[in-house]
Amino acid sequence: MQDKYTPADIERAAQLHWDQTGAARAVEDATKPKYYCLSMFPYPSGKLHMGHVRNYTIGDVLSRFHKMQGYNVLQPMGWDAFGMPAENAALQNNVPPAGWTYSNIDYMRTQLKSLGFAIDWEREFATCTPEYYRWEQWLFTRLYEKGLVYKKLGTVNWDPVDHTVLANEQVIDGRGWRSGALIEKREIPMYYMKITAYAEELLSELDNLPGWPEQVRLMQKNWIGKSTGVRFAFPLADNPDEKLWVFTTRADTIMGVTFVAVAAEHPLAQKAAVNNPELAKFIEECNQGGVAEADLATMEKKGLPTGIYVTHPLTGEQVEVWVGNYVLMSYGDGAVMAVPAHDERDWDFSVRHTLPVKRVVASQQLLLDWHKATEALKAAGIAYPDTEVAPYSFIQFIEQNLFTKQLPPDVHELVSMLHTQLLHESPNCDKGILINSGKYTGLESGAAVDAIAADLAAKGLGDKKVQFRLRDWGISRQRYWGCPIPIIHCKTCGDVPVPDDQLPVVLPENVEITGAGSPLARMPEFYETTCPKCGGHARRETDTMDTFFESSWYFLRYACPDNATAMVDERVAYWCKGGIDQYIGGIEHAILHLLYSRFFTKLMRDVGLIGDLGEPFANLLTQGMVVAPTYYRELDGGKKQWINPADVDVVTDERGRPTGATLKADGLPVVIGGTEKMSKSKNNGVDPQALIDQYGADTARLFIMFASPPDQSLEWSDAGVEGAFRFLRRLWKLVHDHVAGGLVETKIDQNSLSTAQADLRRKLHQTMGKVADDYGRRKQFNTAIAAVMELLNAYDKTDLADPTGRALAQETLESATLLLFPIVPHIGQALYAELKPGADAGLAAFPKVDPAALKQDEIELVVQVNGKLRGAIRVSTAADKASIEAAALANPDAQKFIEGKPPKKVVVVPGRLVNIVV
RNA sequence: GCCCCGAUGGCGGAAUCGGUAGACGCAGCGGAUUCAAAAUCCGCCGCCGAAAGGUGUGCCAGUUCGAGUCUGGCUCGGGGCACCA
Repeated sequence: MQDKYTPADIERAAQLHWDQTGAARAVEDATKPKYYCLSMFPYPSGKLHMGHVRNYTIGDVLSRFHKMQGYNVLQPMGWDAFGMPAENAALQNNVPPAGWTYSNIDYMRTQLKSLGFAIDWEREFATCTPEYYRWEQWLFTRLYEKGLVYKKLGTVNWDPVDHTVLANEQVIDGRGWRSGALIEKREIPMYYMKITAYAEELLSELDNLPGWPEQVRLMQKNWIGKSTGVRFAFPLADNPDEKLWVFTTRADTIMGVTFVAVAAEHPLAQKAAVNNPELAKFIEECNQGGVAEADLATMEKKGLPTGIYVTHPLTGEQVEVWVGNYVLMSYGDGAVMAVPAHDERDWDFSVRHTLPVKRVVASQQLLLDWHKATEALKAAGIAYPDTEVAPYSFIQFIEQNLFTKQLPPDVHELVSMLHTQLLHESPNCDKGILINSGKYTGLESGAAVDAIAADLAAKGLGDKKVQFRLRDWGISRQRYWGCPIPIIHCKTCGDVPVPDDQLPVVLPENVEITGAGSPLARMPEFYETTCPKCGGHARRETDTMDTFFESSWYFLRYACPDNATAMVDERVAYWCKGGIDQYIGGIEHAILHLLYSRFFTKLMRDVGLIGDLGEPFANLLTQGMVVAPTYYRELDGGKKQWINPADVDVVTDERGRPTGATLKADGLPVVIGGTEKMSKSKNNGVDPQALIDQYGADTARLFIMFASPPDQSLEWSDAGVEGAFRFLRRLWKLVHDHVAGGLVETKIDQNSLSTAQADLRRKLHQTMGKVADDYGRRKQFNTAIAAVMELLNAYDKTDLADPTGRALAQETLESATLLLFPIVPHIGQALYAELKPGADAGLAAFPKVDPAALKQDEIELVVQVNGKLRGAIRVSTAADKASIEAAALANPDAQKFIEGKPPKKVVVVPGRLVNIVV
């Protein structure tokens, strides 16, 4: 055995061995339990980034561990190959998206292979090939015929200078990223998937996903947003036959409505604008800027009155209709009732525009304060408006009239209390007892909703309704590098789906990208066609599909990537029954991708393509981001020049605290910025390739798994990488030194071990149990690695020179090698073959705990006095509670703090501690 | 703005079911080895304190014999918000 650890040679040899033996090939085998381990497939952006390495290492560790546990493991890989970056690259470098994508795939495949992942490469595919996307075109036509795909108008970001539709991320501060032009909202016809038809199932099935993180289920639940409320109408004042519909979850506050707000796109707003230039201008202003909800919601809340009045359906009062930029046309009816007293947003709006406020819910505290203050005012003979229970105007009355007067101190105090409480409840968004509400006064919110809904229903002006926040999924994209939508537009027959025998609609690959609209719309050879129905002249749809379409079913296709005659086949039932056993990917996909994939699985079930597999992903692990420190220099004009961490030296004080940083090139200081997600814009990315080249794949894998638990963000550290490499070198040396002394059998007689050796063997078997639990149940790898490090520290300190000791050394090193094998398979493969000549670690079973090794006669218990650690006692594992208490009370360290006082209580936590309360 | 998550030494993190806070690693400091350096090995290492001891898990309250862990209220940081993937 060579004495030096040489990762390059070892890794090459191990990878060759796995290739030649087909170690990662997955073959259906009904006699074994299957384990389908899937990592989110990458977008082929050029080269792997650290997030990929992290994601795929987690997947590989779980795959290899489960293989050692006897599962039939499938770990596939492919390419999410359609998307915008290919078009951007085409614009920048004048290369066609297809060629750019395919060469990226080739390079990234090489990188993945160099990391030693046990991937079944025979199942690889890229979604941009007709062999893949033909099936989603085919599915699209099926869904179209079933009415699950339909066409309607949708709003997009329109760049009036580049004459193109922009993605949300291409709109920066309301302007186009390339042209700088003010973006406009534009309505265009688009195809939609009827995901709302599955809202109820998508919601209820979340309860059947115990293998998902609670936070992801919660996010999806909130996204679907089921709410029960009341949908009701305000008849127009001058034309009661015309009605303005709104939805509210707080029908109990309906008596507090003081105005109604509609979206700028609402027909009523449009109508009012005809003779109102100011309003027309405002609506036009609302039409500017992007469509992203985050931007709309953070905009300054603005509004204008329309001059149109509607009739309150219960009070008959006239309330004015306003146009508000915060009302979204895409939610519900594009109109909301406004109750400033009980809604934060309406409150802000009413304060800004001095609109009336009517309080209809009050807390017990407010009612009490109101009562006391008004009684006191009455007793003092001070006049106050005889309004019903503390409306908003009372705040102003207090501030303008009472606080300017000299009130008797006791009255002043009560009025101040009321004033404070009134401010506190402006607005009051809690439910409570109704006031000021006519016949509903005195009802509790829940009962009030029932009564109000019943009254509205009796008038034919509304009723209870279940509403979802979830909207149908618009899938049309006015882009080139995507899957063509298989529809033919015929003047006589309308929209006709492309018949099966004409599929796939192949995306032409030799195109010129100009950045102004889709090139497909400029290619008659693509769009000119004949109608499949009437044979007449027709035009092919030139929009492509949202790239979420590809990623919504790829996990099923891995089961049968070679099937040229069907989308999926019976092999899906083998690999995906009960769901994919483990899915791993970034938390940023918690909502959209995962929701669409769940939706697709149900769609494909209902189209009869797959049986009822249940939810597609039984267990989900959402990994955190990879972050790194940022450094910059301020340039003239305040712009920041970001400097890569690799080019910076950090200066520390004598305790290792950073005091500053300098640029390697010139030795002059740079500013230390925050720790942020690795990105091009902050120039803080670390190329994994450099790491692999310098230290090898195992070091990269080990560092990434050791640095933090998988679901937390991972901070990059060059020094930490050194540490990981040192550990592998040390492991190599430990095995080398042992092997140099000759190999021995691992058969061990527990009784012939010295105390220290028995301690080591107990630790060894405890570690086996812990590591298996960490890999299998906890999916926390940093602690598994730490446990093996601890084991090897103990190994180093134990005298193992005698024959029994040599056998224990053999057992410890063999086990440690296998425990680490899922994380560092190359060195594991090499070391195991040295320890057991001819053995293949890749085929070995995971080490099994020997219960005899775990036995212990005595344990240490901590002694606390009043909850503070004061001492420790050693007791027999068989000791009863009374004798433990006695031993603790007799402990001299504890007695010092008991100071002879009688113990009030003694708490014994078995196996842990004794707490004496005095 | 809305939904979700997080915060523990100089740093990454550990403490799995409310029971010894800081495992493991990094950085730092001291020493051995070396002509010297690298590598390696040994020791120290939350803060205050000479020690005894006190104090300490973002902040403020609370529950408990006992809180990093549970409850309420904040602060700061991050993810998502439907055309980035």
